[in-house]
Order: sequence, then structure tokens, then C-alpha cells
Amino acid sequence: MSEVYLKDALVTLKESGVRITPQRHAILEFLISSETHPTADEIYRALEADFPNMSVATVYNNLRVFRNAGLVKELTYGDSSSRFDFVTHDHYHIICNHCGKIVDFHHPGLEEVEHLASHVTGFEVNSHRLEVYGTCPECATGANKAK
Amino acid sequence: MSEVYLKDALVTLKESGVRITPQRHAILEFLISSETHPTADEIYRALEADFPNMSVATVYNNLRVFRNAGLVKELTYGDSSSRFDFVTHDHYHIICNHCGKIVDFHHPGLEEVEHLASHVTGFEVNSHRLEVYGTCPECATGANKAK
DNA sequence: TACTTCTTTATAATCATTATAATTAGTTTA
DNA sequence: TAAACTAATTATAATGATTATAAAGAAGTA
Repeated sequence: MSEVYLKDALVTLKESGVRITPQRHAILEFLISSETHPTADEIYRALEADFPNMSVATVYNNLRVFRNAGLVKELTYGDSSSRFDFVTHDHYHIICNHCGKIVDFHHPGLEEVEHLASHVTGFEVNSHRLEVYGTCPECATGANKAK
Repeated sequence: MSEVYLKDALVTLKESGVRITPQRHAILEFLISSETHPTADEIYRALEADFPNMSVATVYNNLRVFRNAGLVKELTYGDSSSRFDFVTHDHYHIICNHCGKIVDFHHPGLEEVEHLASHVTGFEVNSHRLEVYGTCPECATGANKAK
């Protein structure tokens, strides 16, 4: 399952003339297998056992390469650092206000909203971003403390 | 019209025990009258004629005060600095990928999406965020250069 | 008026991200 | 396979937004 994603991603990269380095392979693999929408620093620390000499700049550089190739989405919230999400099929995120957990949920794309926005504003629309906020079940039952 | 917003905002602040200083008054007034969803630095520079001694920290501090009071929303995108939006009635934003312009558009709230998300994930939902991206008419006709 | 508390100011610190320059390593082609 | 070309990595410094700190100032109150 996730091996298919990885293989496809590598093909996509190769087709756009991007070299497959061990670091890129590892970052992609980590992103795909990760359920946690990691920050650049989390990726860096997760891989430092395998790549003791890897630079943080490499992580940032490659996340940008992946983003430009459409493989990865950057998620920015009010807090300090961006999170990165491997793009698979259309899904949205729901985020816990207390513990920050991000969970995927599936929902059909909001084309009608895009159409209305385009009609009202005269923009040519090409994408949108939607996130839902709330309290996750664990925080709701008091298992975690509030932030 | 906008005076009503300002007056209401001042009442809200006073009720939550926040002192109305000249700086706070000016920042709020600027936010309400502004059509541009300014950054903290833009607010700072816009007011430095009237408040030559005001510190950037004051702008940040008060934006946080306003945010905590529910008067202001912080908008974070991939780029460097947050933008701040005075909260009026429900509206969403459409953002130009080329020149960064942010335009409001009205659309009924996406309660059904919130319900679905809540049902699927078990979260208690309390809000969401939606933005549409595209190219504004000016950029589409080539009046501006691409980023 | 004096007191208490909140706010502002000025400045330094923090921290994520990006730029730079030198070195290293993929990839291509002979 | 090896040389050559070019892109990628590394280490480090720089940038820039935001936050923390401490001292000075102002608002509200007794």
C-alpha cells in the first residue's frame, strides 16, 4: 500500500529531473509511513540515526522539492513551525485545540464553494484549504490536560 | 458602519477587563477600516506617524489580546508573517497565488462538513477554516507579474 | 495623593527557515 | 567503467518574525 505511494513518488520525481538520493528516499518514506504530519525538525530527528551527518537544510530543501513536485503539502497554523503531509487522495484535517493532534477525514471536495467564490470575486480558482477544529475524544474525556 | 464595530469592540474589551489605551484604540480602528488584512509590521508602520514611540511588541501584544477576546483572527499561510483580520460576520477568504491579495466572499457556514467530521473522528467540533486559492482578475490579465 | 496593577517601551533572545560556499555524489556519455 | 557535468549535501552564517524581559509610564482606585 504505502510502497505503491513511494514508488509512484519516486517516478514522479525522476520524471521531473530530480535525483533520488538516499536522504530524499528516507524523507519520503518517513512522510508516507508517518501518521503524524511531522515538522521539518521532527523529520530531521527521526532520520538522524540513519543519517548522522544530514543537515537540517537538506530536510527543508527536499520538502520544498517535494512540495513543488506536488507530492507534499505544507500545513501552516498559528504556531511556530509548518507541518508536512504526503499528498494521497482528497482528505481534510481535523485538529485538536488541546493536544494539537491532526486526524484525516474524507469528504468530497468543495467544488461548489470554489465555483461560488470564483463567480463572486472574478478569481480563477485552482484550490482550497479546509480544516476543522475541535476537541479530540482523548482530550474530551480528560485523558490529556488542556494546553 | 465601521464605527459600530469599533464601539462594540471597545465594549467587549472593557467587559473583559482590558484597558483601552490610545494604542489599542488606534490598532483596532486601523484593523476595522483596513481592507487589506495587514501584518503586524504593516500595522506598526501605518501607526508610527501617530505613535512615533510605539514598539512593535505593543502591536503583537495587543493583537494577541484582541485574538483572545475573539475580536481578531490570525491568518497563517506558508509565507513569513501572519495576517490579522477583524472578525465581523461569517466570511471566507480567496487568495491570489500571484500577488497575495486576499478578498472576502460570503458563503453559508459549512456545518454539514463539521458534522461529518465530528461523526467520523469522534471530535467535538467547534470551528473550521476555509480558504480558496486562485488568480485574481488583475493578475490573470497580466497587469501584475507572477511571483 | 498614593497605591496597585496593567501597559508600554526598548532591547535582547529565540527559533524556524533560508542563503552561501565548499565538498560530495548522481547521472550521463564516451 | 571512468571522466565530466551538474545537482545535492553539508556546515555554517544570516535573516526575520515573534516573544521574553525589565524598567518606566499611565490608568483606575481607595
